[in-house]
Amino acid sequence: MALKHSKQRDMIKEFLMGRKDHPTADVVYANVHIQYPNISLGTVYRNLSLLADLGEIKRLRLGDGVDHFDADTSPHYHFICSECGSVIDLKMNSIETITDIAGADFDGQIAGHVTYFYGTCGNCSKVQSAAHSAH
Amino acid sequence: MALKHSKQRDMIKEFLMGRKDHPTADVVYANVHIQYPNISLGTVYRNLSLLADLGEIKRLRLGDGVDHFDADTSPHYHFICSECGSVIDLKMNSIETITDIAGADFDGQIAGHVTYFYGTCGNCSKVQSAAHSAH
DNA sequence: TTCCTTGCAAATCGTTTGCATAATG
DNA sequence: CATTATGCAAACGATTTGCAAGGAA
Repeated sequence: MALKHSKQRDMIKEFLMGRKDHPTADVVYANVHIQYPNISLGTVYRNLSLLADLGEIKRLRLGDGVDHFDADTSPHYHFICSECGSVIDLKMNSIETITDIAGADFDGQIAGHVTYFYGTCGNCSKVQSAAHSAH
Repeated sequence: MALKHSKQRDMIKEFLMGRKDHPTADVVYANVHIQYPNISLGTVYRNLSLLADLGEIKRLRLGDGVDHFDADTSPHYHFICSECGSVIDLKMNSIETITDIAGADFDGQIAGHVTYFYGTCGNCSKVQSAAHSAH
């Protein structure tokens, strides 16, 4: 139960804090593996889950079948590009009221919600219109 | 490319239309299998995907690692109980504005959002308070 | 007869886990 | 020394896929 220090865990968290995209477990593995060739995928998974349970990082399930991880644990929403798959933080006004709206006529207790947005990111939008006008 | 009729596909869709919970592929399989013992799991998966692509049913990814399917394709939101895992349709006022809110200061194009709510359903709430007062 | 669909089993993919060993407190 | 963490490989669960045979147009 008592937590012990581990260099692997430190490196994983540090790597995650240095990224503003939202890497998957094997991206974390691939990168940490460069500086620490002995680390195993299992250890990466174990530590990502542990850190998520501790609340030190966030696990994102964005419907693409793969878990993404985010070192930014402050409440915020994500956008996922349908073209390139990139995950982007959104700066937006609060929509916390939707939990109350949903609970207004509901028999149980609503604790929270999961929301993410999708569409075409800035980059992919440009590429599309460029390809369009080019022809 | 041309779609051909299949009894299996019909049964799968019919089964789904008769349910107001949101079954997973193997629940669909287990049930259809009773009336049609020869059907295979692969066929169930293939047809659920096909129907979802055609827009005849909806695929729900609710973060529990398993896909759920819903024959009700009208826009509505879902609640998932953290205790018992049941998936319940919500009757609630529109929150479609959140897409605009999210897009207000965003560089790309937001096409839509995915939202679901979680908490304790009516049943599980009662069980909890009963267990509490019983002691 | 064309070619879509099926059943079956093997394959894939992301993730978890058992176990003996190494590292931490 | 008591335990937690690791590396490795095997196990897992959900879903997909290749292929030969069956069924619809």
